[in-house]
Amino acid sequence: MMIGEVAEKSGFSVHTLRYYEKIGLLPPSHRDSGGRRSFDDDVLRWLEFLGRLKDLGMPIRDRVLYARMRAEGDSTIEARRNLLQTYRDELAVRVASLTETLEVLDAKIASYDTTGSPSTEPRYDQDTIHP
Amino acid sequence: MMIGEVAEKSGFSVHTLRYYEKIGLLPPSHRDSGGRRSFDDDVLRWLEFLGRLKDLGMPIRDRVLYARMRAEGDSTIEARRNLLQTYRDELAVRVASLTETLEVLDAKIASYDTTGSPSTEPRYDQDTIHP
DNA sequence: CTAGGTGCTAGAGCGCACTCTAGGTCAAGC
DNA sequence: GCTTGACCTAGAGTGCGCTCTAGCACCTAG
Repeated sequence: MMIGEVAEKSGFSVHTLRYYEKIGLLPPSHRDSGGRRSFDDDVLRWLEFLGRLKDLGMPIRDRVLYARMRAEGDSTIEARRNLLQTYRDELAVRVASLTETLEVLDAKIASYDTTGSPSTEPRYDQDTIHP
Repeated sequence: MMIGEVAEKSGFSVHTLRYYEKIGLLPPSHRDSGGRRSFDDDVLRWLEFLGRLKDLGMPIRDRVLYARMRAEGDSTIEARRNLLQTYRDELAVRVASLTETLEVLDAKIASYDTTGSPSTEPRYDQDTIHP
């Protein structure tokens, strides 16, 4: 697989993939005779996982740290577990908070709807009440 | 309330609060005789809501747009509702995806635990399996 | 009456995570 | 054999969202 195909399948841009390799998120890739990167399918699963780590808010330096430890092998399993555990716990908190935000938004949208419909009814800006 | 107290209660820094006023997230504040900003308690609820919009990933320019519309009054209710609805729907998708990520992490952490405990057992790096 | 703390402005600076540019190489199809 | 398009490198540039600096004003407590 050349880099363009990986980009298309993973959703990361070609530029980003090269950048990821440069900073160590991807292992140094094999090259074909012409010096072009040649990836195998594994990289797609790894990129999908990296995408999840990114989406949950893990900063790139910790993704790099994780990637480096992964490349080092079994001796780093404990540290990797701990790193993931930390972000997992943080994520659980964030999911709870975002779920609450979802409720807040639904309430607010509902209040806008009530306020908005009948223009003969008294209007009030819910923003002044909640906030 | 002076700006320091707002900072302490809201969790935003003094610098950030002034910045928020400058870009229009906060209305131009009242000043005391010495030219210092004087806030009333409402601002805390507004900041809390802004914090939620921020946390759910609404970029600052849309928060500014929302704030400006809010300042304009009832004529913008429909537009505000639509804006919130858009981000609400996006958020619902993200919450679902993050919940999935939580499961992925739990599975991975569990696999690390199994791999790690008995050092007499065969070890395998789960990373080569998933992902 | 003075020292320290908090406030003010304008504007520069920063860290993050890309994203793009310039100037090239290479391989496959016409 | 030449064009086209995907690839290469090093390094500069970008947008976001703050964050900090310099240099000054004010106010309150000792």
